Amino acid sequence: MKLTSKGRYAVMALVDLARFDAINPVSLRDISLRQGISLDYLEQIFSKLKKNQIVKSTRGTQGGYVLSKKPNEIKLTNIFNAVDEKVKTVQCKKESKKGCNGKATKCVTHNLWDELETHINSFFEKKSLEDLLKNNSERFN
Amino acid sequence: MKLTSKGRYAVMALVDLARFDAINPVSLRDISLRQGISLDYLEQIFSKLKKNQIVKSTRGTQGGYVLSKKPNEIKLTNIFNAVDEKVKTVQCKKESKKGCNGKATKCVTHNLWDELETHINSFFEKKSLEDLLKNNSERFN
DNA sequence: TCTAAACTTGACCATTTTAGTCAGGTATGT
DNA sequence: ACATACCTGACTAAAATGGTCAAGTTTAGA
Repeated sequence: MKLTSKGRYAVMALVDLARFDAINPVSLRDISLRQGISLDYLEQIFSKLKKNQIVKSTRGTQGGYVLSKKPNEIKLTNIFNAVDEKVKTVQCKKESKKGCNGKATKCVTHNLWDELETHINSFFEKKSLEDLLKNNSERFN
Repeated sequence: MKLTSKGRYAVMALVDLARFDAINPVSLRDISLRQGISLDYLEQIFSKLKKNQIVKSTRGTQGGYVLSKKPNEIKLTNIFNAVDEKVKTVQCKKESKKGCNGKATKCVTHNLWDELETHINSFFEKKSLEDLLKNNSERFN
């Protein structure tokens, strides 16, 4: 299971976008400066966000990115899926119709990880970008 | 955030122990064979479990490991802590009294990771070895 | 029309973590 | 005494992480 900087950066960048994209598209350069994230790395991340229709881009001068949905329609689960932040815990090899590790049955922890995954995913499915904006609104003055 | 094989192996091994340690101590060799985990790796894991008083050992012929508490007293959170399976998500550098990444305030995702961490930990604090035994009892016939 | 700003793509890489292996012990029941 | 089993620490191959670098293409605006 991994929840790494890439996922965190994606969330930070999208919150930034949500705050500033109302008037003009936001350039990655601006996000990079405001959030302290490498520009080159942001480009990788936004490439994936775009493929997953979470953001839209405009090229050229004054170009940049804009959210393609409303903040309350973008769930964290969408973001993490987009940047390959997998909430996956079971690495048991699923060999043919058999269980884990080539055994005939599933390993004793199999159900456990499934449960945890569900538990975490439901957390992320409930949270939207809008929730984060609200949560931090006092900081934006 | 990491939840890796080490934690999974620890849980698998302890469930195995819980099933077989009633009569005699269980040798790592047996666990290794039954669970398909490298013996050398198991030794590393059990060294930590022992330091954290989750298991007790007996040396010599017919020696092996035994749980040092009842299965319902061993929570998954204890196991993961023992083997350094940290459920940590926030890697924001905590510089002096400042916020994340050297900024004056905490990054917008800071609270989020805190919440998630609590969410996951509470899941692991509720689950004990006994729960896993029950959950899998139908498999043990 | 020129050019700089900004997006786009893909290759590359240093560091760290993971998931072990290996080699040598020490203790103890039979 | 000796096989079994625990114990310890060093080592390492492979993968993941967190980026950098290079070489574009597109387009707004002067």
